[in-house]
Amino acid sequence: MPPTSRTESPLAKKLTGFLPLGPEELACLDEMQSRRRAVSALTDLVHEGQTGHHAFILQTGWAISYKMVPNGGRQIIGFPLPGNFMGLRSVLLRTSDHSFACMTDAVVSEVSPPRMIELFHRFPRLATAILWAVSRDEAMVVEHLVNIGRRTAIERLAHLFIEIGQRLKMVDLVSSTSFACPLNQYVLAEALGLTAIHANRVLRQLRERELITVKDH
Amino acid sequence: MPPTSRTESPLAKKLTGFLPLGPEELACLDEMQSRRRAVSALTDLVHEGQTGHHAFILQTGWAISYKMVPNGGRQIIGFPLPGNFMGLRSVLLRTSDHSFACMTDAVVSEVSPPRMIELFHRFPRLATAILWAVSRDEAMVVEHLVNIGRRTAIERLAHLFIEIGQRLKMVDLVSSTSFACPLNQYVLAEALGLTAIHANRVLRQLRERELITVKDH
DNA sequence: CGCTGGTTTGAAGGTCGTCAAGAAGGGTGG
DNA sequence: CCACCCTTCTTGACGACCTTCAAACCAGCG
Repeated sequence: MPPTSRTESPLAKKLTGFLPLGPEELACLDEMQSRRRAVSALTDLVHEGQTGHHAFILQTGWAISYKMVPNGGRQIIGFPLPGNFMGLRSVLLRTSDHSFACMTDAVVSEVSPPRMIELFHRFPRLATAILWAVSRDEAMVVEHLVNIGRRTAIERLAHLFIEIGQRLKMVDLVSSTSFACPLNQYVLAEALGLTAIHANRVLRQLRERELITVKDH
Repeated sequence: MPPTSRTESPLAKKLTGFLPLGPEELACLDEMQSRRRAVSALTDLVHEGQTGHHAFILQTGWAISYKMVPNGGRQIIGFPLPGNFMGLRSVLLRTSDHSFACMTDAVVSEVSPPRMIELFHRFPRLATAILWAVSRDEAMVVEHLVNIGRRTAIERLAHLFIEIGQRLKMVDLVSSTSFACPLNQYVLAEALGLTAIHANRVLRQLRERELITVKDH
């Protein structure tokens, strides 16, 4: 869909920050991300329990991974940003254990796991770089668990903002000290194990002490 | 250390429940787990930040994976049981993002990741079975996150017990309706994002409604 | 016997959820 | 242009859940 050049994809930026890649490896990475698709805000890419779905790489926009609980609540697991994989693990389990949705209009690349494995044989350095990236994604879930389990509401919120800021920096999407955040208070609350109302109170506390706010939060 | 026959390891039990394995695949699995080591209770296998460590498969005993927070608290991420891998992801990241400790005296097998990859080439079915198992482990972390984020204390505790019961069943370590649980209330609280004192109160509520207790909890 | 680690209970207070309602944009149609 | 709706943010009051502090109890063990 996008007529932009494919080189310097967010994923490429992230991986080269970990391990320098040669030109043919970068070309292979681009080719892997060539099946692009535009997705509009608030639509599900993968739904919990779905089988035979694809895996995706997010190119532009913000997304969430989440899980519903029987009583109607929703827990947000993480926030995929440009350069993140989505649903790669679920492909191995054959059925997805959680859902992915776009928060904003977004562009994703469909990746075919068998094709990926084939490329891994030809470019083992690329393989280790990608495995490093998905391992990092999973470490983030662990960090999120610690955040919810052992910190107060205000600490959770501050931690989330700092983490997202650092991740945006890795893909050059942040102006060093502030970033546009398309998440409303309901979403923040669902991520942090709080109520939207309480998230609001805590946001106010943060503003009264250190943070800035412009239009739209 | 253990003179017992290596066939029918907990991991083999679990994997064959997912995918039937041939005799040479089972032999390979046994060989992969042949470097055994006894570990006494309350010792760390891998410590957060450690580099160049091994990956392990738990054979007997209970373990925890955890992460410390600056203020001195500890969040327990999960409970490795016999048949679970420990620290496999950390090997890819080169440095471990969280720690593993034994709750009881235990026996573990050291696994060498390069050796594992080599075996994966010869036995692709074994590879998919193992990838399925580690993917499942990671889905458990997600489920744990939802548990802490969106459920009340009593629901969290009930959920944890049910989950552990089902996992023990997968490796034939449970007498269908009850199991020996070496976890004290401090550990339960650290796993569920609670205080030990509150965990105690909630345990009492559960006892007053459905659960049984013998010596040592 | 005293010690230690784990469990149990009480009282008080803070954090956080629930209920309810008001205020501030943004879009749409008259 | 204004009325109206919608979504999101905001605030207040109240109560429940959970934490903190403190102390007692019980068992195993040297």
